[in-house]
Amino acid sequence: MTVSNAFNRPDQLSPELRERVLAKARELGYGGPDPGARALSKGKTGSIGVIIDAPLTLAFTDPAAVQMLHGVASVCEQEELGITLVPRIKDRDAHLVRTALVDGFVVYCMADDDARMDAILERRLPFAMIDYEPGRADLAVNIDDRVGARRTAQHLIDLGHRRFGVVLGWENTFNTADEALAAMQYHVDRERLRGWRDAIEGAGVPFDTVALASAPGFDQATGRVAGGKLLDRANRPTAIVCESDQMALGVLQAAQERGVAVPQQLSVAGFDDAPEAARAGLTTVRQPHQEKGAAALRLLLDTATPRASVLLPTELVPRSSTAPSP
Amino acid sequence: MTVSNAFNRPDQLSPELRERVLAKARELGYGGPDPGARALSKGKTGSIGVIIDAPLTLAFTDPAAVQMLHGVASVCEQEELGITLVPRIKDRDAHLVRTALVDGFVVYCMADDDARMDAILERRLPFAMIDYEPGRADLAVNIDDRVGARRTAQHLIDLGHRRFGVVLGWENTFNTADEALAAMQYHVDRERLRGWRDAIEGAGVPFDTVALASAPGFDQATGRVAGGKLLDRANRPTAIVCESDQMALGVLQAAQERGVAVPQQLSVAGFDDAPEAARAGLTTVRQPHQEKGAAALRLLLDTATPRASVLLPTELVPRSSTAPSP
DNA sequence: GGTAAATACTTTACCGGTACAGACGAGAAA
DNA sequence: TTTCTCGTCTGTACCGGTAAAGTATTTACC
Repeated sequence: MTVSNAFNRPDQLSPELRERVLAKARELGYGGPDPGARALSKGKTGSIGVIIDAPLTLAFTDPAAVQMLHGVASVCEQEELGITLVPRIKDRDAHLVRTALVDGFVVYCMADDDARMDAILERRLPFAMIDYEPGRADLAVNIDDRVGARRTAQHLIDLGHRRFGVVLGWENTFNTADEALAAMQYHVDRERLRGWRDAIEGAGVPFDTVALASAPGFDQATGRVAGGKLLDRANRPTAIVCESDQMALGVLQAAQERGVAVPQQLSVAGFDDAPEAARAGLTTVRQPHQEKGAAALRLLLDTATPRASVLLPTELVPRSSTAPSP
Repeated sequence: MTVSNAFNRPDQLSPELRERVLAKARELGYGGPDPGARALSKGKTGSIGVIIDAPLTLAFTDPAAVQMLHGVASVCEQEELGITLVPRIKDRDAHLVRTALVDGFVVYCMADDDARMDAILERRLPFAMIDYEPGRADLAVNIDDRVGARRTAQHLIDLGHRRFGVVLGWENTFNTADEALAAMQYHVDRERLRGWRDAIEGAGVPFDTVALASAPGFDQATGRVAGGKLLDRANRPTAIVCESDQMALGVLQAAQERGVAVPQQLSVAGFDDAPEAARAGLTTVRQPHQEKGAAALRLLLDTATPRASVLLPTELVPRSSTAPSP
C-alpha cells in the first residue's frame, strides 16, 4: 500500500519515505504499478474501444472513418482516455471484442447481422452506436440521412428531372424498393433510399419507375459498374443518385466512358462530401463526420443519461454535377 | 477453472457440463471472463500502444501519420492485436504511458527531450521507434532522410542552382547549420539538413552562403512566413528546399504573393510526397509512410531479434516546381 | 485381466494492484 | 489533563482470472 501511495499519491506520505521507496524500486528494477493489475483492482481501464464495420486497414483509407476517429480522439484527449481500435477479423472478431481492455465502446456503422453485436451486449459495458438504427441501442448518434437524401432528390426534381437511377453498394438482386429495404444490412443505406423515395414519390413519380442498380463492393469501381448498368438501359435516367461519393465518382467515370456529358445529359449526386467530391465538382450531402465521433463519445461518458439519441444535421451541397434535365 | 474452460476451451469439458455452466452464467448475468483479470493473469493485454509526438487530433489530420497508422493496423489485424492510441496531454502524458494497457509501444517521431521517453523505458516493455535516432533505441525504423535530402539538393545543383534557401519548422534563432543541428529536437530534421549540406558542399558551395529561415509551427503558414523571409532578402535564393511538403506549399504561396514565378525564377522542393504535393506539382521526396508503421510493428513482434534497425529507402519525385536556375 | 493412456474435472497457487479501515504519535482545543 | 483531530503509515480483504498439477473415471490394447 505504501508503495502504491508512493507512486500514485505523493501527498499521502512524507517526502523522505517516498524517496526511500522510489530508490528501492529503482534498485530492484520495479517500474511502477502494473497497469493490468490496476485495471483489475479499479475496474477501469482508461481506454475507450472503437469498433468499426470494416477492417482497420480499410478504416484508415476511408476519409470519413478517419474524421470520425478524429472526433473521438478530440474528446478522448480532453478526458485523458486512450483509444483502442478493435480489429476486424473474420470469425474471430467477437473474441476480440470480448477481450478488449476498455471501459466502453463506440461502434461505427455496423451491419445489422454483425456477430460482434452479441459480444458487445454481453460485455455489459456502455456503448454508443454511430450510424445504427436508433432505438436498437441506448446511445445512438445518427445524421439525418433521410432528410439529406430527400433534399438531394428534391434538388433534382426542382431541376426538372423525372427519370431517376439509384446506385447501391454490394451486389443485390432486388427489384423493388421494398425488397431492397428488407435486404439491406445498413441502417444508413435504408434511410437514404427512403429519403430519395420520399421526394420522388412526393413529386408524383411512382418509385417503381426508378431504376435500381448495384455492384459488388462500396467504392468507385462499384459505382462505375452499377452506373454503367443504368447508362446502358434503353430508357436512360437523366439523374443518378448514389449512396456515397466514391460510387458517384464511379458513375461519372462510367458516363465519361460512354460519352454521356455531365451535367448536360446526366446529373449525378453523391453522399458524404468526401474531399474528392469538392475537387470533382460533385453535388453531394455534407455530414459532420468528426462531430459524429465526438458526440458518440460524449454520450458514452455522460453516465447521467442512460438513453439518448443524437441526430446531427446534413446539408445539401450543390455543385456542377447536377443541372436542369435535358 | 471449469468456468474458465467453459468459456475459453470448449474441448476441455463435456458439452453437457459446458452448457450447464453457460446457462448458469446467463442466469446470473455473468458476461464471460473479465479482460482485466485475464490480462493480469496472463501478463498479456493483446494490444499495442502507439505514441505519437503530436496530439491525437493532429495525428488524424496529418496524412503521413494516418498512413503510418494504416501500416501498424495492417500487421495488428494479421496478428489479432488491438491498437491503443495513447493521447498526448501536456504534463500528463507520462502518466498515460505508464497506465496504458499494452504489450509494447510503437513510438512515432518523438522529440529528443520528450518526457514520455522515461516512462516508456521504465515500463520495460518492448518498443520500436519510428523516425528517431537509431542507436538510441533497440528497435528503430527510419527512412533514408539524409540521402533523400541530398538527392533533392543534388537535383537542384544539377539544374544549375547555386543560391539556396532552407525553410525549417519552429521559430529558431540559429544562423549556422551547426547551430541549427544542435538546436533541433527531431532526428528527422537534422538528417534532412545534413543531406542538403552534403550535396551543396559537395558542389563546392560553402554552406554558410545558404540562407536558413524558420517560423513558428510546422505547416503551410510556417512555410509562407519563412519563405517570405527568404524571398524578401536582397540576394534572393533561386532554390528553396523545405522540411515538409506543407511548408513547401507555403513557400509557393509566398512566391505567388510576391509575383515570383515558380519554377522560372524560383525552384521549390518539399519532403514527404503528401497527396497535395502531387496536385500542386511539387518536387518532393517520397517515403513509405505505411511501411514505416508495418516495419516497426514487425520488429516489435519478432522477439527473436532484440536489436534491429531498419532503414527504408526514399525516392526523389521531380515535378514542375523545380527547373533550371534562371 | 491388467496396465497405459486418454478424458473429464478439480485444486492449488499465484498474477499485482487498490479501497478502506485501522494504528499510532503529535499538536490543538476543551 | 483529557479528548479530538490530523498527518503518516500499515493491515486486511478483496478485484477476477489462468497455468499447471492432481484426481478420478474411462477407454485402448496386448
